Amino acid sequence: MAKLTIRDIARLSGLSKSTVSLVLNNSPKVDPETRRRVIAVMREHNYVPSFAATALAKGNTGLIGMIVPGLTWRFMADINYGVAKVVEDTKYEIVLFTSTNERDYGGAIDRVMSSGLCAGLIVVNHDKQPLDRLVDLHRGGLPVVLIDTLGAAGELPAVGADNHTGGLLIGRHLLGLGHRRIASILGPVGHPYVQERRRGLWDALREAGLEPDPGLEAETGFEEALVRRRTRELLDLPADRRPTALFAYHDSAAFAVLDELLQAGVRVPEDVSVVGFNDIDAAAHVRPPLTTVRQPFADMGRRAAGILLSVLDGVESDEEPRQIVLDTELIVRESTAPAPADR
Amino acid sequence: MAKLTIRDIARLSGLSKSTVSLVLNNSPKVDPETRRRVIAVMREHNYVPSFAATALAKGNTGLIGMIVPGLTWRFMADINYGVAKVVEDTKYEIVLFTSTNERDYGGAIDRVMSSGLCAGLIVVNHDKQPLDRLVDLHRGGLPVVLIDTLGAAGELPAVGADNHTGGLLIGRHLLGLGHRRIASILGPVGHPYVQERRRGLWDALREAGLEPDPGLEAETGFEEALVRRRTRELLDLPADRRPTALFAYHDSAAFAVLDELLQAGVRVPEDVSVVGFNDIDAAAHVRPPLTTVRQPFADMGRRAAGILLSVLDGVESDEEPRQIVLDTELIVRESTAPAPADR
DNA sequence: CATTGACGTTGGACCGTTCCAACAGTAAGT
DNA sequence: ACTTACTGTTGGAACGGTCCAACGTCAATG
Repeated sequence: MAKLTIRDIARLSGLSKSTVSLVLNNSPKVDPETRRRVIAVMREHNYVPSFAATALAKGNTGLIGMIVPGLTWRFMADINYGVAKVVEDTKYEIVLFTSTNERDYGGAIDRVMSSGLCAGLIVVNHDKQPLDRLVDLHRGGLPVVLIDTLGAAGELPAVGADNHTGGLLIGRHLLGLGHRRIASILGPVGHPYVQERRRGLWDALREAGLEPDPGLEAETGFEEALVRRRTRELLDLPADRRPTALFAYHDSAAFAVLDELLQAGVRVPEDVSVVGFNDIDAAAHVRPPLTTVRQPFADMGRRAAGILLSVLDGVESDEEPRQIVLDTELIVRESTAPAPADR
Repeated sequence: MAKLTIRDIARLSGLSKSTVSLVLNNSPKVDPETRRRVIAVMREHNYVPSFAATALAKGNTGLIGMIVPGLTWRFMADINYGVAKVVEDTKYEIVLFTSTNERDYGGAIDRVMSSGLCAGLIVVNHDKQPLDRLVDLHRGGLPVVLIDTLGAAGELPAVGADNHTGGLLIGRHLLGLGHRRIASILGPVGHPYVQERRRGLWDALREAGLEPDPGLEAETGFEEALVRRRTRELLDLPADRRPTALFAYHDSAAFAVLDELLQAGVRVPEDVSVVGFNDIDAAAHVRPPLTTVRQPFADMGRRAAGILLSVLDGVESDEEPRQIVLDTELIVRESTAPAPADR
């Protein structure tokens, strides 16, 4: 089972390795009969050209790298699906890199990336800090497209959803139901999308002549325990300041909120309305089904892949780097209801 | 911003490329002072060695490939986490390949794999058919470790959870609560783990002197609609054959079951008990919280990575390829209760 | 003083492809 | 018969690293 090289195939089919190479690259210049013979030989010995050698010689690996912060978020699957659908009928192949831990950014992955492993990069929902690094790579000639980092993309092409409108829709929906004190479970405030959603909510409030109340905002990061604690604290506010609606900036946080409310004996939506964001599929299965905002994740993947491919294939749009904002959509389910009468 | 080569670095630091190469590979033979100088030069021009060239020359890419059937399953994240934790302090890097669609197996990914892109492979929950291909690769010298495919691993090393005991525990739990008619929402029957779980349930039934009733088994694949339909059909059975407990072979199917029961006005667990399998984190948040079996996903990843690394680093265990079976654990929540009195 | 060994460094073959310039052979055009 | 064009094939120089055998220096050893 010794590894065969192109040289072996050439010898076995009585040709030069140049010709075999031409066959490998589907050159029209090679005689059909010859081609058939060579292919037969390759089949028979199931020869596969060496990735490293090909990459070195061609100066191109045919790999598109996708960097995701983790796999725990369900919507990564959707984004990935979108990207895959576009890439699968090109000559490129997708490889995923996950950064399970913080320290790794700028470390190993970074080294792998800049070593030319990937011909292009799709980076999802990256933290703010290492963005500069990506800009460097991009300037150095490695095409990069961002997903879900619109606010901070800078000169990099990016596609994302309209988080601002998402927040706005939620705000209007709740205000329309008569809610006046709407609390925010922000998650990690540092992320651009959080800022956007918040801005959307604020704009809705102001439309209604209200001012955002900082006392009703809770930063929580992603830790479930913290989400629960903050939720409890909001419930413990004096009655005249207690929120009648909770806006969790992620569905997963909303689940924890629902659970905490249940345990506290608060009825949803009769006593308090709850909304999430993202519309991951569990949102429809939770009790009560969650009102939330849907992001077109698969589309985001598709568009990002499209941009990347067009620059990889040299369909260099001479315009400015594109930033694409896709629509978000309010999905009303049963976790929101008219605000209880103020007594 | 032209790409620098090792030759450039050599010239810039007044040395031969051999020496620079030694520095790159942390050889102890190079003078500390020299090393410092070279590193300084590399920093200054932020030089990164070419992946392809290194791989070609070394005959090793330092990449561990992980092939997963998709990202939609939450537990993939846990497996990946386990693998990553072990790999992250080695010289290896993980790359993930997803197979979004069927046709792709044996196609592009396969070609990439056998081209030597990865030094080793971890394959999760692979379908049965293309296993032969993996065996070929393995025989051809590419180390492969399987996760969650124990039943069909054959000569390949594999790690999985004890699905049989999982099924057994569920069976005993339900029987202990007085249930006699236990229905199975199997999912895709073809998968080895489904067979194992079923066998576990059967063994429990037989322990109790009962025979499995094929009329209470529903094959559903992964389609939610089908799960719902089968659930409904089971409910529509005549009262004396209608199940008092539903065992869904995946938590996600269990969610659909719960939902369908709710819509049919059937109370859980008062009228019917429901159990799932996997203990994905949403299982605790659903109403009622789901009784299920926990699989040690992260551990599975860790162990698999351990095996792979040991053969990659030549700590070739001379024993037979290892097959590791990890314990599963019954998690009792509120979706199961004593069977309603038979009338 | 000649020999040995250790230490750092180096030239160059090699890894398995691609790709270009050159080539032989045949057909068509004048 | 003589160029011209075209078709299919080929040798060999890249691509950017690794690694081995060889080399010069210098200190220690017999």
